[in-house]
Amino acid sequence: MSYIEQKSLILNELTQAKELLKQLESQLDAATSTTGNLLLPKILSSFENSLSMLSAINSEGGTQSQTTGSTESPRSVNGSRKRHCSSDLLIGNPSKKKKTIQGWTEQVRVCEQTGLEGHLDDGYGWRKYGQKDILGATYPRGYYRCTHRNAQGCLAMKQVQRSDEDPSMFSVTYRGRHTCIQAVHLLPGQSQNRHDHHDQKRMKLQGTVFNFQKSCHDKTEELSTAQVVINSSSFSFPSSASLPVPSIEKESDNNNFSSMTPDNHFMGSPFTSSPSTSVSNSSFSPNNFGEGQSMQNSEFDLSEFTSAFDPTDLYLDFDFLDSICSI
DNA sequence: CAAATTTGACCAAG
DNA sequence: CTTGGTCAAATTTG
Repeated sequence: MSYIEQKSLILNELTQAKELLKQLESQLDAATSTTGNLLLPKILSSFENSLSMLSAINSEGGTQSQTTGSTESPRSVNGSRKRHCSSDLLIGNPSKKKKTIQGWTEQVRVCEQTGLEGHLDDGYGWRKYGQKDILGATYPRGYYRCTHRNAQGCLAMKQVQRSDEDPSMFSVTYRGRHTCIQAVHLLPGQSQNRHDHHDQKRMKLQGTVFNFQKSCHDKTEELSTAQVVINSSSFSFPSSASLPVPSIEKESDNNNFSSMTPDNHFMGSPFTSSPSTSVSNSSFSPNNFGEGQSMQNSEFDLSEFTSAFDPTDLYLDFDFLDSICSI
C-alpha cells in the first residue's frame, strides 16, 4: 500500500472520528456533563490538529518517518571531541558526520501571554551547554541537554529561542528522546510534589489554546510546528523548582515577566492527557536503551515522556487508531 | 565543594 | 567565507 493511500485512509478515519465526536459533544451538551464538556473541545481540537498536520506531511517524502526513524544521532555517545587530539578520533571514525539535523523530533512554540510566573516545566532537568546568536533573530538561541547525559547517557536535547516579534513567546525545539530516569522526581518525598506539579500543569493546559500550523518548508527535517498559546491567566506557579531557566530571561531588559520558563511537554497537552499510551509506535522509536523503557507500562506520568516524539506517532497514538495503523 | 552557566573557540556544512 | 551547533575552561551559583 502506498504512502498516499495510507495517508488518505488515516485522514478519512480521523475525519470520521471527528464527526462522531461532534455528535457526542452535542449529545453531551444536552445531558450537561460538565466534566465531559471540558475534555471534548480538547479532543476535538486534537483531531483538527492531527488532520491539519497529517495533511501537511509530505506525501512522497515520508520525511517524518525517515528523520525519526533514526532518532539517535550519529554522534558518538561518548562523543568527546577533543580539540587537541581530535584528529585521531575523527580519523578513527570517519563515517560519522557528527552533527546533523536529523534528530529534530518536535518543535513547540510556547507562548506565555499573560502569566508572569508561569513556570512550565517539562519535568526534566536541562543543562545549558551553549548559546548562539542566530542570523536574523534578535535573541540568541540557547542549547540545552539533559542533565543526565553523562550519568545515564540520555541524549535528549532542546533549543530555546525567544521570538523576535513576540518576546513573550519562545520557540522550543526538542531533539532526541529521554532515556534517563529523572532521579529527582523519583525520590519519595518529591514524587508527590511532582504529581501535584503535573496536576497543576494539566489544569493549566485546560485553558490552553492550541494552534497547530504547518510549516511547509522545503527542508526535510522541518517538522510541523506546534504553536502552543498558553493563557495562564489565573495560575501562579510556586517557583519551587530550581529549574534551569534559559539565560534569555536574564538578559531581558524590559520584560515584566521575570521568571518565564519556556518549557513544555514533549507531546503537547492534548496528547499527554490521553493515558492510552499503549505505544503504538510500530515501526519507529528504535530505542537502543531498552532498559529505559521499562517504565512504560507502570508509571503513568513517565509513560507520557517515553512516548514517541515523532509526530506521526503522536497522531496515531490513540487506541482507536491502532487499527488504522495496521492497514 | 559540586553542579550549573557563561562564553569564546572550534568544527562541519553550505 | 558565513552560519549554526558544540566543546570546555572560566566563572558563577547554591
